[in-house]
Amino acid sequence: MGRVSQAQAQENRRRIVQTASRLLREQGTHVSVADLMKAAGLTHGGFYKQFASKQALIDEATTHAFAELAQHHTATLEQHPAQPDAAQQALIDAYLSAEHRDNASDGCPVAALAGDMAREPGNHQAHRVYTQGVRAFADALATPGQDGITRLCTMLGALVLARATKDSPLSEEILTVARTALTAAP
Amino acid sequence: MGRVSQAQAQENRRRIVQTASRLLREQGTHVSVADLMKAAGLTHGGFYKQFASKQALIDEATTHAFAELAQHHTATLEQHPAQPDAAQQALIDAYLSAEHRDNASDGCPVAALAGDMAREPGNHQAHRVYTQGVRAFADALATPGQDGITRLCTMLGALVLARATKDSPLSEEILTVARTALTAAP
DNA sequence: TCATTTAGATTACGTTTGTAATCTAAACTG
DNA sequence: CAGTTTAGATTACAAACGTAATCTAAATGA
Repeated sequence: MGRVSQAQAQENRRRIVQTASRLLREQGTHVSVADLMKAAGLTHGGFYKQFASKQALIDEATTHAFAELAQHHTATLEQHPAQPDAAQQALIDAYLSAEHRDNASDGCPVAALAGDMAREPGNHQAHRVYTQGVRAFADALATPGQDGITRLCTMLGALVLARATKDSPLSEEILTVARTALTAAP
Repeated sequence: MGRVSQAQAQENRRRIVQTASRLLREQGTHVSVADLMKAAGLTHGGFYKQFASKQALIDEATTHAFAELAQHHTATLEQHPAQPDAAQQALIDAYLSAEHRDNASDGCPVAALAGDMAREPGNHQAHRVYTQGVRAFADALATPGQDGITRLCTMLGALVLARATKDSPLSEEILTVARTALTAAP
């Protein structure tokens, strides 16, 4: 109805961005502004008081998702002090779990947004954040002997394929095989 | 305007399916029926004389794309008689080429449709064809010692990531690194 | 040949989309 | 406390969506 305190408005804005970052991963960039706002508990008309356009929200939500990803990575690293191998293994196991496959909305944005990023013209902030996020992820997976790009490709490929074949036993098989391959690797 | 010969109608239908199979890979399942028909050189009103629904066309176009993929695989195998390793290497090199990255419309449907398949409820023919296509692809990549799922994950992950980072030098790096890894593998 | 069928064009429908103007009442500001 | 600002609700709009009825003229078949 009427106005709302600046603190409340900022909290609403924050919630819109967070909700968008989840819905984007779940449904892709085609989610409607109306659905986004409804999920955040607001009506869609108020949207343009907070954001210049849908793309502006996508940019901000993507940035938010990648910030969370980086935070998750550093948290995992800190949980295994002085054992980078164990930390990476924990990362891999979580990445290739059924939980992660079935919960894209708070999962890896690199995997969830890959399809959308491949199609849009790359001039948006979201695209730049995405590319930088890929690089950071690959770095986190690197070992002294090998850079992490190949491992990231295998992990991401397995997750994407497991999601796309979700209703088939093949999906579990993909996760298991990839986990084994990444565990055995040097 | 008026009617058209049965032969012509069949040819039109064939062209719609083929056009759809390309546009779907390029733009995803959100392409409009109007765009599909225009690309096939027809008006969108005539669509429902040939197909029961948009989903029916998607099913048929997906089936078509995967038939072409299987055909491409057997053709590559036949081009390297009695040298399965060389055939697989040719497959891998083509898969991880810049041409393939930049031409999704006549490229691998497993990669191009992965995002859409992960989101739709899996009750459509397209989804079944997709899952079966993944299995067939993995089989084609298997070696006597190792099943092909991991290699497929790496290839697909690399292609998807290379497309999603297309405007950055990282994209080329991903293709190169993955090609090297897959060539060196046992 | 002539009546019937039908592929595709035209037009129209109801819904949903992104965007925006208007309204309202509460939060600010002096 | 009175006046101004403004976040969010309401409403509106043009465009695009999937679907469908209608029209038209050519192909078919008797």
